[in-house]
Amino acid sequence: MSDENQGGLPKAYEPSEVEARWYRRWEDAGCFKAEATSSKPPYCIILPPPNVTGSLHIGHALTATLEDILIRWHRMRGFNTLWQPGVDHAGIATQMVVERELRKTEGKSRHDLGRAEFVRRVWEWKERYGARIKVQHEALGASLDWSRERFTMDPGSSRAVVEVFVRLYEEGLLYRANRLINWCPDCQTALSDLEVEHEEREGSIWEIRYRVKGQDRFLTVATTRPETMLGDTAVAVHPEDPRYRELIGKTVILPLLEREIPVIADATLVDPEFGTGVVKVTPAHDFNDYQTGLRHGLPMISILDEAARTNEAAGPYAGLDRFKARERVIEDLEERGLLVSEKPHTLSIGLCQRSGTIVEPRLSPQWFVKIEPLAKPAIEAVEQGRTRIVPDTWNTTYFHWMRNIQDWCVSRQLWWGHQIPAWYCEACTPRTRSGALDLEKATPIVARTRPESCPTCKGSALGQDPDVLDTWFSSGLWPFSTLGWPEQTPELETFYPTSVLETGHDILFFWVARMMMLGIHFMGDVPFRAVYLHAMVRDEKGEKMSKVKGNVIDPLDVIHGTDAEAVPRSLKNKFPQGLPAFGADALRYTLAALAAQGREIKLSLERVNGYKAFTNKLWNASRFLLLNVGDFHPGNRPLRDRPLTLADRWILSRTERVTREVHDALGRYEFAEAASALYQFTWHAFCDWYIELAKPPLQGTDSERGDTTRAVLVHVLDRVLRLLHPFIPFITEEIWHRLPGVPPDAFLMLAAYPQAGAEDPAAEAEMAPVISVIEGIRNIRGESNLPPLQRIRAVVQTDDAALRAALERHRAYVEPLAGLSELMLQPTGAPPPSSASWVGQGVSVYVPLAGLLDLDEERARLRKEIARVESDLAALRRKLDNPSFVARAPADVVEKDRARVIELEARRAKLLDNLSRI
RNA sequence: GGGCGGGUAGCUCAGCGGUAGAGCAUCGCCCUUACAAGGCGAGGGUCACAGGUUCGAUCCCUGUUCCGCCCA
Repeated sequence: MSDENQGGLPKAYEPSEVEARWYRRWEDAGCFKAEATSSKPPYCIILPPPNVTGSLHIGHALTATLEDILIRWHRMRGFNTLWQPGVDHAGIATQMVVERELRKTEGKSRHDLGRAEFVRRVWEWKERYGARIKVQHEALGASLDWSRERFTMDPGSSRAVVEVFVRLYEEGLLYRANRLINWCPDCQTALSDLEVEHEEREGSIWEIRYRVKGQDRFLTVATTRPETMLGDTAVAVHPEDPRYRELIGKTVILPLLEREIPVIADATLVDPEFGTGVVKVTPAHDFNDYQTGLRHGLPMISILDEAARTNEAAGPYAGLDRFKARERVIEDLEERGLLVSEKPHTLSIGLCQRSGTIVEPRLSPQWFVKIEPLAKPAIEAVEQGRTRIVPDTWNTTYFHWMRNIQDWCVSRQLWWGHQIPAWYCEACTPRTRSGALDLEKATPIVARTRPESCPTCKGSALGQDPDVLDTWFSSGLWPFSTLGWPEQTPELETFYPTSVLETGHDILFFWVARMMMLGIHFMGDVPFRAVYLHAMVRDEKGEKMSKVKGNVIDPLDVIHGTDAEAVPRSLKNKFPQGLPAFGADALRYTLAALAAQGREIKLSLERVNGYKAFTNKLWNASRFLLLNVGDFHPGNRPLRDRPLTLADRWILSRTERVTREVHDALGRYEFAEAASALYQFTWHAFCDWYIELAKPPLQGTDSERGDTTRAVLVHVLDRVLRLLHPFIPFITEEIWHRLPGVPPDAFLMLAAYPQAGAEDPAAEAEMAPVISVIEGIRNIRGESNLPPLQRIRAVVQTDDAALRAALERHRAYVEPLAGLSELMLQPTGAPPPSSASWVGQGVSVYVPLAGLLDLDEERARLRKEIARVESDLAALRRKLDNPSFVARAPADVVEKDRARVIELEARRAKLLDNLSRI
């Protein structure tokens, strides 16, 4: 057996080799597959469908990791587990990507191709790149049931979309209306309120004079968008404002266009304290003005077209870009002496989430979902706890949004998406001047399939509504459309409501709220029992990852490593040679460990590297163990029938404890806590202590003792591997198969998850002073810079006879772990001459260092320790001297403090004694 | 303008009424046949600031301040 290959395992863990092997084997064996019907309890998570055009980023990796932990945990606990994969067609995003590509490679626009051909190209694109997401999930070890993979535009989803659209229409919850909506002039489509991002920007505010008709008086209005004055249909003042009261009902002349518009009184729109107290009203270009227009029955004049260029309503200013029009309007106003001032002003502007273009309010016919009747039951479901949001701080946000919700604009003027199942009669529908169907005035025929004829005129020439639906409309149906709805499938029966919806808090409104509303409405029950919202992943400086900043980290790069060129710009300094292959397990453990319930996660690769070290530690501990277990097979003999030592009992007790901690933590979605408990146990209990304590019996001559140790080692490692499997599936599966007695066709991922058994407090209590004395001796060794290999003598003094007896019993633990040639146990008395000392609870440890002891250093060390003890004592005494503390604090707290004072006093006395004897 | 988070060791973050924790980084001694991606030891914190509640506050309340996010 070569040095490199002891125990049949290479010396260092190589994740890439191991990870590549297991995913395929799991999938081929059908380990990921859910049963449509089963006697086992169901557990189901619907994976938030990533955008089909995209590639997974670290946020997706976090989603996949946390969900896979929950899924694997439940699968191992015997649940019929479904983790439903799928991808989203991502309307605007995908269309934009393909359009950009088309422009780059062929120099064409989508209009050059025509709708049918363009859509065909998008499907082609989807086929080409859609598979990338699966590859990335495989690399992460995500145990998704790929046999059920879905797409938001596959026939099943499309059927669900049409069904929901038609039913909502029939129920009066979906309607078409000509309304002011958010419009992106770049994407040339309507947007929902949520797709508009608000940003503060430095701009200007202009004051403009409007002349009162038939008088020599002017009204001065303030505006941040002077070009919209071309569409003004009124000027408003506050009804109570004495400055303007007599002008209400009069008429002013709109400058430049010389249109006559009324002066109206409106208490909602006008704040008399702000600016001049006079506001221009442009109902077709501002949301507040739109409401005002409705209240007063004002005409609504659109002056911009779909590309935000001025139209014929702008008169002499027609045909200009909106910003050019602004310049021209200002110039002309100035020339006519109607511009009073221009001042710098900070304003909040709306930007298109996708293109970043300034959004333009636009009057246009769109489809809306009447949201209030849907929102109400969704609010109640959370209030009643039928769906629980974790962490519950998000309840407030959810309620606040749901209670102030506006109707949802669901139509988009795109080509890629679910085309709206509504048709217009070519014969009945009025025409515009250009001869096209006037969709503003059209009466839609909503149907599941293309109608044969117009119900009004019986004509058969019908055109389908060209618009498509908001992408979130189809993803809002995801929890039931993926399970087969509108068919009544066994899957729907088994898995709806799903168990938990896990996603980032950024899509609470976009997605979670809509699934809640639509799920309750169409299924009669909530779509999921719990919602777990994870934090946003940032780079190590806390900045959002973006392509522009060059700080995007691709999970695959972390897993597989990169060459020098592929390192993200922000990491070039730290990894000039390229990223090392950290492995999926290390990445997963990092993400789980960072998934505390805050709002952001700053990912640093140093942290990933730390968990890579952890996987290596586990690997090497297993290597040691397997080497020493050799041909031994624990057989069926239960551990409790073997002669267990204190160390055995101690590690078994700790094993039960960590098992319980992991269960409790995962049950509360506290991934970080579970990961930390397992890390501490594996490394600092099992490896640092038990394996070290196991070495003598393994190498000794007592074969019964040796075999018991082997049996305990195998038991604990088996337990650790099972407990760790949901977090780090690859390495645990690999090691597990090398344990004695594991059948070659078994899988750890399908093995039973451990249940916590009884802990052994007596063993832990007996072990504590043994560990403490070893640490005391090591402390002296470290402080005195004694090399680990140098055997030393130690004297341990204690007046506690039971403790002395215990240390005597376990001298075989103390001697090797503290590197002793001899351990002497004595009652408290004079310390050996020229000794370094350490004082613990009820024990003193001395290491004679004749000729080696630096007396000054030792004195300084003792004085420092004494000072520390005295400061603790002083604080405790102050507390106990306070009569109200003694009277009012719980008795056990007071008792604990009193005991501690006694203990500290003893320690102080011993330290002083030791100091005086040097 | 409204709402929600956060400010704890050099860095990244736990803890959230009863003696301040982890990982990484730092310092010292060690290539001890599982692991130098390691072992052993050590140092390092008026828990943003100011009040209040309490026997006791990093933790609860109020205010201030800085940072971040969401909504209008």
